[in-house]
Amino acid sequence: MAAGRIVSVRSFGKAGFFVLSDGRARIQVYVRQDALSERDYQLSKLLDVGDQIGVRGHLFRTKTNELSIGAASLQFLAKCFLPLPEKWHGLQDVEIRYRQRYLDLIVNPDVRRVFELRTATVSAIRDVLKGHGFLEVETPMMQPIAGGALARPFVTHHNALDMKLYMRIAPELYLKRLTVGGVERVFEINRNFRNEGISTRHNPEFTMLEFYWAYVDYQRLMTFTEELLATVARQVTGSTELPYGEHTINMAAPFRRLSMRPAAAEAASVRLGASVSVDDLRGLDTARALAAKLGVEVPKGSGPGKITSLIFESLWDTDLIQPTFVYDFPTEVSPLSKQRPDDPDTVERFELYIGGFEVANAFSELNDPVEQRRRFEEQLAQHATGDHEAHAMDEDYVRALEYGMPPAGGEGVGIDRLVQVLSNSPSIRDVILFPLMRPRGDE
RNA sequence: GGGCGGGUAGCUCAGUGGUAGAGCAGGAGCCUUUUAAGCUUCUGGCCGUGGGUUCGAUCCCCACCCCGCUCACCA
Repeated sequence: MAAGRIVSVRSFGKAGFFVLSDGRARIQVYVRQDALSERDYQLSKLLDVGDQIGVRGHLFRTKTNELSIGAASLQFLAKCFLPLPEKWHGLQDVEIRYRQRYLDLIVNPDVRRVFELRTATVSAIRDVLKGHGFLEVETPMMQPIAGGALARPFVTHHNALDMKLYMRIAPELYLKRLTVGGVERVFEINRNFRNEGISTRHNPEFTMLEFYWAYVDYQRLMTFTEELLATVARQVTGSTELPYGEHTINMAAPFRRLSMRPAAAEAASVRLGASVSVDDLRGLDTARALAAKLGVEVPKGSGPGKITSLIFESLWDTDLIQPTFVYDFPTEVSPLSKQRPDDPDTVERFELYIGGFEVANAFSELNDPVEQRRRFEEQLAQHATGDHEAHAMDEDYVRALEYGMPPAGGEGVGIDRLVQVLSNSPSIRDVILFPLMRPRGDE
């Protein structure tokens, strides 16, 4: 007994073959007049590609050794009224593939595999985290203050309370409140929403893993991240060698490590053919001059830290194909990270790049309420100069820190982007079942 | 938002300033082990939308819509 959709028909007068798909596997069905009732035989002649049928019969191999069901009876289940895309070229038009994903799934078997891989990835991550004693939680998606990241939020309104609400841009501040509450290992895998551009690496809603781990710092997170990603890659793809476009990405530990300021200075030296020092990046005037020479646009009000990060991204970003930790960020661009004890202008933070884009962001969490308040105030000042992405003040979060938050390392991992790397998908839309599209007139 | 490319049959794609083409899909016919089955035959189109140039526009020009890539913003 089998049931599924007819994806191919080859018929010869009084006999024929159907290929039946259950969405994952395919099997051939052999029908012949003398093996079926007259009614089922007449039915078989009316069937089209796309119809859903059930088949009863015995398994056998044809003379070409194709495993087949010799049909003894047929059951008609559903009609496909609209013609399916062509069998050989499949469905190529990406607009239809994304807007009508069901067609994409019917016609292009690899699509199903990508989404199975996505689910396997999330399961593997959960297994690793649970194995380390992390508690999975859910925190608010709708927040009165959109905190935990620097991004523009979606705004909505609650009628009964007559209040402005934001779709969250990150769960960070809620998860850290939980560490204050004694949940020393905690994580969430869920959607974030950011009201920003759409590209091959950005969808307005995307899935993020965030985890917080009390009593470890960012160094420990680096080794843990190596272990996590290598394990996930092995479990999901069977290997730590991943084809990605023209490259082969090696997900085995250890990953490359680049300290941001020296790496930016070095690349700038090469680019300009003149010696650039880390100190040039630390001074406002020298950093500005350097950005100008490199053709890097600097928004008004940017300090040397912001300029350094912009210079780094313009010089390195897309070259970081192999997994690379970029670490030790300027404090100015990291309002929630803990400073290095030996250098208050630098925080214990890293971003992990794979395939030329950022996949993870992590730091030793700032748990000093006085310093946190000062950072928020600094952000408010930047907001006043027109930076829409500056972080808002969150009084309750500061109050939570005043109760004493254990030192902790925290990390966010972009699940969609990680799945892009694992599944060799050039666009984030290839790993999101229903990516956001502008509605058309008929929808 | 800027730049570049694209939009022709249900799907994959050709093509031309003068009545619009192929393959697959669909209809009819033949065929009882095929696997992109085969053969015969038929059907199928506001050539993205709206203006303009022209005797005539699917083609040339302008605007707009949608998609992709890319830059900017960001993860």
